[in-house]
Amino acid sequence: MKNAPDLSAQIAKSIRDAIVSGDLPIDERLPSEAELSEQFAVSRSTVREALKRLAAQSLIRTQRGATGGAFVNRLTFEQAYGQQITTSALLLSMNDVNFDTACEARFALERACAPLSAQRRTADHLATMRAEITRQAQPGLSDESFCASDVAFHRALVDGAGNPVLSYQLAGAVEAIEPLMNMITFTARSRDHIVGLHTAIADALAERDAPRVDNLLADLATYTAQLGRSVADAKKDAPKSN
Amino acid sequence: MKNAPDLSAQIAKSIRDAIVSGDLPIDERLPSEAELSEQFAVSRSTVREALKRLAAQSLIRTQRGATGGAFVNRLTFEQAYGQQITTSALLLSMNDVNFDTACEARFALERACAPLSAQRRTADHLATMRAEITRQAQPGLSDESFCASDVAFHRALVDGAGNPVLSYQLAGAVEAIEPLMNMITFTARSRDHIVGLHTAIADALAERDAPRVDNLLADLATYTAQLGRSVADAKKDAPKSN
DNA sequence: GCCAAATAAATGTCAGACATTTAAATGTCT
DNA sequence: AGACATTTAAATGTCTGACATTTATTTGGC
Repeated sequence: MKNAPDLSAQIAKSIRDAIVSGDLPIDERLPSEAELSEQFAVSRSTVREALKRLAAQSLIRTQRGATGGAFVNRLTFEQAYGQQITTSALLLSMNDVNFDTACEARFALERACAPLSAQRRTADHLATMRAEITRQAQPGLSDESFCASDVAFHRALVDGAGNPVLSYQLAGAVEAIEPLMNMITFTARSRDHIVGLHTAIADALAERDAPRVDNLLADLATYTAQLGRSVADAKKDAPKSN
Repeated sequence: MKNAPDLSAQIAKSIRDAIVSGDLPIDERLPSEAELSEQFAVSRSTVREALKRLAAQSLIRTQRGATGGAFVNRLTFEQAYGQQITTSALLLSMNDVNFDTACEARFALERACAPLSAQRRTADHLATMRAEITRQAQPGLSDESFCASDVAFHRALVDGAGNPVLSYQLAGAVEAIEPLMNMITFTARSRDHIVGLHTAIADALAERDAPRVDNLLADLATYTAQLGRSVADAKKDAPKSN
């Protein structure tokens, strides 16, 4: 029954447990690879493979040189963002999550931030949102750039809530959907509509009018889902487009 | 400027990009380690370290034996849950996120699920919630078991929304806070209060009364934050408790 | 005292060997 | 021909030892 994992996986788990339990504090230096290979009674290669596993999870960082070695890494929000986003994006693409489901999740979560953001957003957040709106209104903008700007706009909204944990959790939802959004062709008309909603949202946030932000986000959710459906329908009609 | 990453990191990135871009489809077998070491013109050890990095992110799985090798792994929701939870938990503990912030994020997100859950929850979800409520009311229950049951209750609520993406995103928020909750000592009185709120939430969900669920969750959020503050205060009064 | 060179300690990389696992090919007996 | 046992081959897993590279410290000369 027990599917014996490799030695390198066992050792990685052993060290990981020590880190998670707080047994190895942040910035603590692990024993050198040679010492670890003695402690675990395995070769240095095996230890190294274990350490690479941990490095891939940002649990340790390594430095070369005399005072170098492997150190327990403080997981920053920045790093966690990155991992969240790639994991979420892969999850969606590998499991054929339909646009509706992803969209629903995304806007449900975003609406959860809206009241806090209305309350706490700074002038800086508003400025970022306005800047992105300006970019979105430019005529020659590619669909991809439009999407990227859309993401930036919504991130500013989420960041406005002033809760890093919330920003982190939302990063996955907001950014992971970008690849799906990129499949949409935004007509001039739909861009106008979206820009209009964005402007209204920014205005409502400026006035700290939480219920109005919520309503506008609901409208945006509906509209986005509708756009997604039209793409899906078009694909169904002409499935051999490649 | 450019901090040249190790070869194994470069190779891992190269393969990762191929997977993320869809260039390497799910269940596709990668070339053998020997072939990869030729292609990248590095030694087999270096290739192996790169593969271990990818394995740590669940991007590939490996099989030994004649038809074995490294295969592109379909990232399941299950696996993603696990990664989310450990990453979130580490993030909170390593950055001294205060209880208030984590709590606020958690309940904001959970309230985002409430309307959907009220609409779509099945009898099964309700049954799970009731079962957990029963467990929580047992007198001899340890604080840890109480917390674990609390998590199970809220997960059932979230799952009731019937959106796997939402469940995945919430997993981090709901479960990662458990270690923080575990520092709270739940008196009989506070347990009664929480069980009462849980019961009311289950009842409201049974009646698909979304606004009432939302209100009750807001109450629970306030109460939980209050409990957390009392623990923080107690610690401030007697900081040398160890 | 200051700068340059040697030193040492650590990770990064390589090469080659052997162990182990697993599926497929082969052989043998009925 | 079919069922079972054996051999084989291909792959990953592990070990050993060497060398390259990086970097802080020590040493030495001026």
